[in-house]
Amino acid sequence: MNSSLAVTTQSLLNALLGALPNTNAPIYARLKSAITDNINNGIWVAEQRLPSEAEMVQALGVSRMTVNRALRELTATGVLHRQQGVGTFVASKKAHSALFEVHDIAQEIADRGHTHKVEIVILQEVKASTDQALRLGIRTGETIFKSELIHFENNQPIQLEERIVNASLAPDYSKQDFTQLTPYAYLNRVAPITEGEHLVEAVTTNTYEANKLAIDKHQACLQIRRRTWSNQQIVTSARLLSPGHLFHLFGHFGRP
Amino acid sequence: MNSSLAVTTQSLLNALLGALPNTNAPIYARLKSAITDNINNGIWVAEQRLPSEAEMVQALGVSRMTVNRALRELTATGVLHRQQGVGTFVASKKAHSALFEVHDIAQEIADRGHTHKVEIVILQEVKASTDQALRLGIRTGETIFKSELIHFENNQPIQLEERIVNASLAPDYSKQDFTQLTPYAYLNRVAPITEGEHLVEAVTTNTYEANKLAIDKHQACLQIRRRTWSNQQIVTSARLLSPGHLFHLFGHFGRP
DNA sequence: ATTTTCAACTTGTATAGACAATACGCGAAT
DNA sequence: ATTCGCGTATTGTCTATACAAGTTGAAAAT
Repeated sequence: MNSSLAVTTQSLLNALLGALPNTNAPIYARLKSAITDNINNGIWVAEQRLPSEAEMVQALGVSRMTVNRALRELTATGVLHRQQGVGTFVASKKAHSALFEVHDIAQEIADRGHTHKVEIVILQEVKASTDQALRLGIRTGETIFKSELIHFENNQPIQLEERIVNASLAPDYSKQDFTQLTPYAYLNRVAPITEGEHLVEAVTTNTYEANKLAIDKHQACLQIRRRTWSNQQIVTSARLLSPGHLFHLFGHFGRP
Repeated sequence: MNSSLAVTTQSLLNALLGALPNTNAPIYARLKSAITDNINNGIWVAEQRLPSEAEMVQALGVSRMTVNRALRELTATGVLHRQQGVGTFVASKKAHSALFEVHDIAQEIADRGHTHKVEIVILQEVKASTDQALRLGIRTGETIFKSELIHFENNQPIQLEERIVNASLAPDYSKQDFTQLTPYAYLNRVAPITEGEHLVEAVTTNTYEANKLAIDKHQACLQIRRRTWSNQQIVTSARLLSPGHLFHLFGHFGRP
């Protein structure tokens, strides 16, 4: 055999054995922990090949399915990548994906123990303009709903919500009482959200918006454009505008 | 037995069998697909209990480990939740987690086929103020590095980067040439990022910042405060300021 | 009526073995 | 020299079984 390669493999296995925590956690979990530790500590570097499942089975004295589960789960979370017939490798991250939890604004305010109130400015049925049809993935002239709401936190305006809705997916939209149930919650009930996209920008408002939000015209605002899908169809497209000093997004990643 | 309950369970199993795709994908994958389809189509509703593993094994004629894998993976992605001794339930999403990919700004600009340039305004070693020490999780007066950079895209200023760095984790920070390798990339090499947090806000700039970014003082800016950890220790805390009309965040969720 | 015990059911983990699918290098055939 | 085929190594999936651990409800004991 190739002795230098054998030595390298053996040192990897030794590093693995050394990093195995002594807890009473399940074997597959301890193995995952040992592998991520070795990567985080720089002992195993990006694109380096890990010992094969068979070698780990031999070294650890456990079943192959257990080793396989640990490696499979680390692959699912992007720590490793594997190729059938070739081997398992340390993944080299090109980007860090940060998770931002997007809540219903009413829920978020309630969680802070504050009172939530809604003012309905517009709620009407209209025919889709070319631009609106494009945003909803339908044809120009089809029926849509259009709504404009202002959300208040403790009687202070915190978000201007401008929304168009695909009428074929939520035909009773205009009959709802949005002072009781927010559009987000209602739509998620009649057409469960399966996908979505967000575009976050910093903008300044026009006079109308500044007036509605009771802010100075030069105050920076966080604008979120959100589109949501339900089974491949676009349900709604919303523009959420919030004063920068009252609203922010918090995201995190890691903690494996 | 309770006949009404038995009928319900049977109807769930029938819905499952009906939703099984006819592809040649692995069994566990087809089972996952059938379950998510039933949930997305509203046939199975939030908090509803699924048939037990044993019942699925019986109905599908497959091994329990295969059923278990499908249910376990759907639990990991938040579609289901399970409790040992009780059962498996459709998870009711309280929030949608949107993924925002956070790239190195230089990489992002390069991906767009544009030229990236950096101007170094400040790069010095200082003693941490109380506030700075708090942000880095160290003691006041310990050595830190402080840097201020301006990133240009096609010679237009696009981001002001203000950063403090834990000197004990990156002792050679001030010796680097950041016109070649960005602080983000350098720090990720000497102290691999294991965790991070982001705070996204819309702000207006002061005269100094507006001048550096070559924008009007009333132009809205997107401000990202980012802190990153390497093995439980805070490596760096950065404030990234970008003109709202030039920079945005894009996030998505779904596509299972 | 209350408490205790226990059996049944559920999910969680682990094993040993089997076969399939993919990749790769080496030797044989051309 | 080039191509082809084949064996080997590797990961991917699936099965059957076993035992552990948590929950629940009903029977039994008090």
